[in-house]
Amino acid sequence: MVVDRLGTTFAALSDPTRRAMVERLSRGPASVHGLTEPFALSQQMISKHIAYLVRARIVIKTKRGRESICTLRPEAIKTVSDWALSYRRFWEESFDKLDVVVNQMKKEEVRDDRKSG
Amino acid sequence: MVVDRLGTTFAALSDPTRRAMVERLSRGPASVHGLTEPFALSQQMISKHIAYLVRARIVIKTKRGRESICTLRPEAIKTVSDWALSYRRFWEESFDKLDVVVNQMKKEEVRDDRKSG
DNA sequence: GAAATCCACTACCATATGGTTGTGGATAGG
DNA sequence: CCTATCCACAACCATATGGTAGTGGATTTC
Repeated sequence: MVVDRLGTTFAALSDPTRRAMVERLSRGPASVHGLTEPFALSQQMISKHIAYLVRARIVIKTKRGRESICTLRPEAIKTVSDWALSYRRFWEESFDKLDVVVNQMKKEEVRDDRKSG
Repeated sequence: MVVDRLGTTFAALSDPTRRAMVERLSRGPASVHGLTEPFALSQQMISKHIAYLVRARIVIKTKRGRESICTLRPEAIKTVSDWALSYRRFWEESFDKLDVVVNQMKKEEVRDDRKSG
């Protein structure tokens, strides 16, 4: 595990500010300044957060004049989706079992009704 | 942002050992000892990792005699899936755009073939 | 050319985390 | 009862991270 890419991705997404940045960038590229405005954080801190997103390959930064334009990489988000969906069978099975339990409880209710009715 | 639940979840999943634990637990509950065996880590460290998963509500721990049984919470994984899937439109649009570019490149190739052939 | 804007780099601090070692409490089995 | 097993708790260390403040380099704009 020389470089734990998925781990870096999850770590980058563990901060609410960075997830808000992802949300913003999903609606189109933005400059560092543009990403600073919505938050009550210093420009330095925003740059630091962006650096984490870049390191996790979630965001790409390109210079345009004196501005740095940030673009979201769709594959990065899809990677997270793919990871979670690989457990889809697990949670669907669990919910099915829950259904069984709920149905069992409903039967018990009916029996209770019969007893008390 | 008193408690950033999704953030805690992502943070818990940012470690490869903990993701391996999730993978193991997706195939059924296990004791702390059972979770220790596959890894070259001390029992104390495993307990610490489990504690992070418990705090993130990804895992539930119940005592059974002298053992602690760990169970994976399906909803926790589904939460991650839901988050990522909320950007599905974004990455699918991006891939569509990529298709346009690729098709454009194919056309250019055809033109090149005509020129060089 | 001078000033303002956009941004990066550095130093610094507090806290969380990955990891170790040591220890002690329960429970299970002889 | 005695011992081995399963596990939690505490102290300790190094590093990464969220955050601050200060500074300086480019690029626009006047």
